[in-house]
Amino acid sequence: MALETLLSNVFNNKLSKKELNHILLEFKKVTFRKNEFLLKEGQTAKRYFLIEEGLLRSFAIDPNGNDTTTGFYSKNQLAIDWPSFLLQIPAQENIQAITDCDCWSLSFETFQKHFHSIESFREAGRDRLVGSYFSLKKKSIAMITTSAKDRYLLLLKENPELIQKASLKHIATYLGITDTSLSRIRKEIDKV
Amino acid sequence: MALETLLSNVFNNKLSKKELNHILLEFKKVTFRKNEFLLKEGQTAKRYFLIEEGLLRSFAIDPNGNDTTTGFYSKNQLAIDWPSFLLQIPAQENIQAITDCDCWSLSFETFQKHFHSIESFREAGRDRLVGSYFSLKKKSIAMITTSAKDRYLLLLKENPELIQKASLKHIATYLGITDTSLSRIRKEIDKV
DNA sequence: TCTATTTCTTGTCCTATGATAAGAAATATT
DNA sequence: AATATTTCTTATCATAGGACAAGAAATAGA
Repeated sequence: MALETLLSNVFNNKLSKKELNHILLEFKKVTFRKNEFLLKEGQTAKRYFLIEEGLLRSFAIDPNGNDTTTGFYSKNQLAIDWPSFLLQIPAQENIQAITDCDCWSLSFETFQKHFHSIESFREAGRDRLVGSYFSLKKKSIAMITTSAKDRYLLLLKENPELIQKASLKHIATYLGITDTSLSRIRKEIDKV
Repeated sequence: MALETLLSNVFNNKLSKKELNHILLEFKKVTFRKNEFLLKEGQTAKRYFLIEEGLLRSFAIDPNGNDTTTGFYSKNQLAIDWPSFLLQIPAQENIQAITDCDCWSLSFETFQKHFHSIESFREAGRDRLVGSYFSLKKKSIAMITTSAKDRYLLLLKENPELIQKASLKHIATYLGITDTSLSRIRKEIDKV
């Protein structure tokens, strides 16, 4: 079953076969159509989503109504707003499907139960969270130390599918620039 | 004892009196002189530090030798490189004392022992980590959506002591601008 | 106390990116 | 297929902030 491979990936092979089979049953298959929301600002995340197929993005709306893409998520990744899920507080961002998606979802209650009873489950969960923290910090340093063009090139190298699937606008706000500006950058890159 | 208050703060009052007294004994008092390093890039963080008094900063050096301040830490906060501490991998940043500091430190082994045996300890730890993640995300969105001047004003509001204690240069790299530019921003603010 | 070093300010000039707008291309809707 | 909507490109003009440099002020070291 696909979920089994997916889960051993996500949990970094930290779970035993027995543990894996145990938690496997608690995941619920969910699909989302393009543009559908998995989580809306203001809602408390009741479940998280493990992505089997598809592309999603998270974004926040600032007081002036500007939409900032905070992340892209695809195959083998978790679509989750960590603060909302773990602290059970209203989310400050949205998660939306960019393409049709197949996901497996787990409820907070089940997560919590396993987190407190299975050592390897909580190690794996902690590793995931600290991994997200790490990526965010690297992105945040790159925002300061590298040019928009270099950030774009790096993003594409790490995530080539974005070119075809995500809109220029979404990629631009992820990079912290305007769509106009990203269009110029693309032109300049093509020139070479 | 000061440590007791400090700990109940840091652990968000999630620990019972008994648990608190239990872990209290495992903290070791450490002091750092101004400019001393608590952690250097490349080292694996063996301990984390709870700050009783003083100010610290973390910073990363990029390939061109530019120093970027990634955070300031003071009273009641944790001075920790989460990825290095939790994953026990070499740190990609440094933590250095800006003023003389009094800290209480806990080893990774002890942390790990309590994390796996005391439910409230691991909840509190998880909350701390997700709290750091949350702040980082907010900072990272602000880097995109607000001007350097506004980021500066916000930082000062949240952390007024920085003006007297941290250098212009360190504050500037934290805000993602040059010291020259921050100096101009200060001038403009004073004008009003 | 004197000197050296570091930190901060200010000036000039420059560049990456923003704001706005208009048209082209692509996609969605009927 | 025709039309409406969204996405992308391009142009013009404006500006925040960078690079560099020189001097002033503050701090640390001798």
